[in-house]
Amino acid sequence: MLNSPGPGVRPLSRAFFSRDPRRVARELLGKILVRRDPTLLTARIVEVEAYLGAKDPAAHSASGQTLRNSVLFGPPGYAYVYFIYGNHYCLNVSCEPEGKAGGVLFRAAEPLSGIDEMAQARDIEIHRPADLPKLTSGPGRLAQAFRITRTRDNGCDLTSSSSSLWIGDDGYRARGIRRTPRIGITKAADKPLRYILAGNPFVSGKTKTR
DNA sequence: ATATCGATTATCT
DNA sequence: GATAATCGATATG
Repeated sequence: MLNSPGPGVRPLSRAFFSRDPRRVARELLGKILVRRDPTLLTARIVEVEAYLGAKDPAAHSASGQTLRNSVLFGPPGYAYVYFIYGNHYCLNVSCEPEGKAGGVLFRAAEPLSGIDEMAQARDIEIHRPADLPKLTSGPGRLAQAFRITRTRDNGCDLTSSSSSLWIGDDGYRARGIRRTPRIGITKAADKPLRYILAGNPFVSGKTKTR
């Protein structure tokens, strides 16, 4: 099997991430999450959330830098992985120039390659196309499908195609971008900082009624 | 179909 | 000691 996505997929630049997380989040829709595990896993990003650093009560960086969240205060384009509810890892990418906190949470993606490996990582069986969203629809599921853990991946450079985890652009143009309130938070829960590709079946949350 | 709830632990107060 | 950027199972209509 291939272990790289090919020359048509180029890593995003450091400058791409050195901006306001809302801008980064919107522009990440349609990009590709790439994993060498060592086999190749790829998935199209369809749902993300922006977290704004010091002025955002819902952000992990809201009350200053700690050991846990230090990646968010470092240079842009690096993986911030945290563990939550005693069960789940979640993947973010640091945004804003070094010294200013901010990030984007990856909430869902559409698998493109490595589907069998993702099912193994998730410890589930896929019997029909309608089961596929169970692989990568939701931040905990996405991280598990890509075997993302804090020990392995926190601090990883997501702008380098020589990383085992990175983000690529294959020229795909995202359509139907929408903005909604963020999911699963209690503070600042009204701010519309969740970005989705409307109608995409891999977006997490309620099953869409046609 | 929606609602509620338990699991399980790193991190912070 | 309380909480949490979740998930999956169970209960109920």
